[in-house]
Amino acid sequence: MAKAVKHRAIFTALQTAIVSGHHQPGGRLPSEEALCRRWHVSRPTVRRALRDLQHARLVDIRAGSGCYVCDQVPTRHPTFALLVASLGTTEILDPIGAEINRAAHAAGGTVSSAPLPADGAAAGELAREWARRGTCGVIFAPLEHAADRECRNLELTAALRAAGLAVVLVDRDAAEFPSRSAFDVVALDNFHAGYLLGRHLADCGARRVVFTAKPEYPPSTDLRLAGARAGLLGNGGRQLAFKVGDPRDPAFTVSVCGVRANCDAVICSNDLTAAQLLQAATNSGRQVPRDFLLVGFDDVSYASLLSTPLTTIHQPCAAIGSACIQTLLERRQHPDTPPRTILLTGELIIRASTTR
Amino acid sequence: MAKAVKHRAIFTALQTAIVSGHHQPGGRLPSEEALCRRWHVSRPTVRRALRDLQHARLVDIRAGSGCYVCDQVPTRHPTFALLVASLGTTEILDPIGAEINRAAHAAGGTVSSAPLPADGAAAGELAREWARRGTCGVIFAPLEHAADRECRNLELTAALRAAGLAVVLVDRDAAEFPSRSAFDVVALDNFHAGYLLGRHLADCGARRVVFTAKPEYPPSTDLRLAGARAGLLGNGGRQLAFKVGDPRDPAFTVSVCGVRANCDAVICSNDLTAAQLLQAATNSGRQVPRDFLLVGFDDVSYASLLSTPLTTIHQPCAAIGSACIQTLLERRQHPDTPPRTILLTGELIIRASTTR
DNA sequence: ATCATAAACCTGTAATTACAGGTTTATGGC
DNA sequence: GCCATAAACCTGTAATTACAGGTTTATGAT
Repeated sequence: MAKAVKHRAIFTALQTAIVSGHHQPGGRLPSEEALCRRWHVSRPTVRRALRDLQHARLVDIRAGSGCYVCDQVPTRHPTFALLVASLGTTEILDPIGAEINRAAHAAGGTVSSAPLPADGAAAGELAREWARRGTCGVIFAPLEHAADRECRNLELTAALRAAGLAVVLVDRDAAEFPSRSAFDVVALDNFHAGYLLGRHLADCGARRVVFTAKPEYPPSTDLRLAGARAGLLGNGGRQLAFKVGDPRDPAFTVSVCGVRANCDAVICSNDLTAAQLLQAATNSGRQVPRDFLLVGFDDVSYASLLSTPLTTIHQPCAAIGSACIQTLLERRQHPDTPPRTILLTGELIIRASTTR
Repeated sequence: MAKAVKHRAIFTALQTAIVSGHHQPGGRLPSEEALCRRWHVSRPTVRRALRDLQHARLVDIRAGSGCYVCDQVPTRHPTFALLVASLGTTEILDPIGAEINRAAHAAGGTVSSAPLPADGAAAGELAREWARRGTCGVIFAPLEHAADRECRNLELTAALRAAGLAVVLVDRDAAEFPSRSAFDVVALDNFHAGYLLGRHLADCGARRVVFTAKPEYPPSTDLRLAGARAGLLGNGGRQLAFKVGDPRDPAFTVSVCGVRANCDAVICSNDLTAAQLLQAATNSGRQVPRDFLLVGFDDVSYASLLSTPLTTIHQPCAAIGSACIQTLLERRQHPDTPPRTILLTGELIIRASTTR
């Protein structure tokens, strides 16, 4: 227990009464004299407590009128909401989510998570619930790998915005490139990452390279592809083909890296695709890196544990997490500045899949 | 003059004495009783002023010891330094600089500018001078169009960092792509801008397109090129050639858009290049948009005033300016988080040069 | 010279009193 | 019913007094 200091006791009591919602926002506190009687103290003592509350931006003291609770109570421990659409399918969002958690705690806050709302009505419900509980804002990883993803993503972000919540998108935009949603996006610099892989393959002597992605690939893949193209063709590579298909389909795998494909190296749009392609190729007698080089993106947990450890781009998860929290807090302060894209630089991790 | 309120007068007097450096950081203020005698007021009055100073984080009151000036005085009017290497050559930096000024004033600060230091020693001198005067940080537009630009840019940023100044780069990175300097970069989303132009030309029916840039083009041109390629080839365009040369050289102009070049449209890496190409083409009897379409980047002041008003990408100068100031203030708070690339979205401005 | 102690000094808390001045509301005239 | 006015109410400023308790420094013993 702290020292029994009267003005401090009054401050604390009023503070908890305010943050607990006992005094509703905009409501008037008892007059100074009333507080004097209630606490059996003198007016300067009450005033001291009230001025401290004012400096803490919890109350607004108006001369002649009274002491009013501030409309927006600055939460001492801000709560952030995390909404990840594709948990499980994009493994990289798990470590990013963990880093968002860590960054939130470093900022003195907490993160509450929620499953993806099924439809617009459920999204509105969830958004209003979060707003009601004084949530600072929402970090949303938009849905990918779904035909109606853009529609659902926009529906969801619209619901969040309608509830007055600040929103930061992580990993990709909610709108399809080249459209741009009205929200900040925090992501890996996909073009740069692609460039690093393209140049690396060119340095390894690759000439005929294939870039593969699964059907309904997200827009970030386009940036990875463009970067890979620039990095490859600008550094001695001759050819980059883009092939869409599922690596679990043998016909597709053969067309990409079969003997007759005459292909030096394969860039997969992410590590999962690369892992599946590696397995399929191994099963059909093709070896990495002997027969072709293989690279992925994201550096997921098992990238180094594959039968041939995978060269890939390490996502700066910690930097992404702290950028999310920081951008969200900033966006709360300045709701009207145009949306920003915040890119973090990935790191090329060279493993056996490109080491002959 | 404000109301003659004693505690406020004492607060103001002490505040100005502190920020002006009359009381040096860490130094002790006169005791409360001494201030009472000096101001002919009672102790509660003096205490009121001191507590307000404490809440303003200007002083630190230690029981039994005294009232000490805080080590780092939070500047009420932060000063930012603006260092633009290539004034005059890249016209777009003038409006961006103006918007940086505006954003700084909106944040209650001021901007001081300086000519580019000639060498490393002069840079170190300037950086130390800024640090001595309590400058918040430096917004630096790295040098472009010079053979030794990367060396000089890195020398300069190293000097700024050595002086302990926060640095934000505007328009482009100091290091050459795909290298990445250790500083935040605020810039147009060049890839996205290129994509918009490429898609627009494809929509206009262009098939064989040339992208031109002057020799020693900056790295942002690579991104514009990659974006244009993605936007063109992904939307019906067939061919994008990249040609480097000076549009004031007739031979180069003819090779780009002469009759025998068989070229649908020309993308210039910026509006100045486009304006010069337009003039050269007109002089040799080629007309825009009749004979070929022409687009640029930046939307400089005269883009709409050319003989054929120019389709281009409007740079979000205001958004870039406010992002610079905000990023600089943030970077001061968190000096150790990894560098970020903050991209703002440009807008396609369609004018006569692509309207048949 | 060193160390423990006490004095001097300084801030922390609190009650009391007094008056100035802004805000709200009730009152009363129209 | 409307409006001006005054009363009631509330906060703003300020002086005075009193004592508690932490910090620094000077003093004096060892």
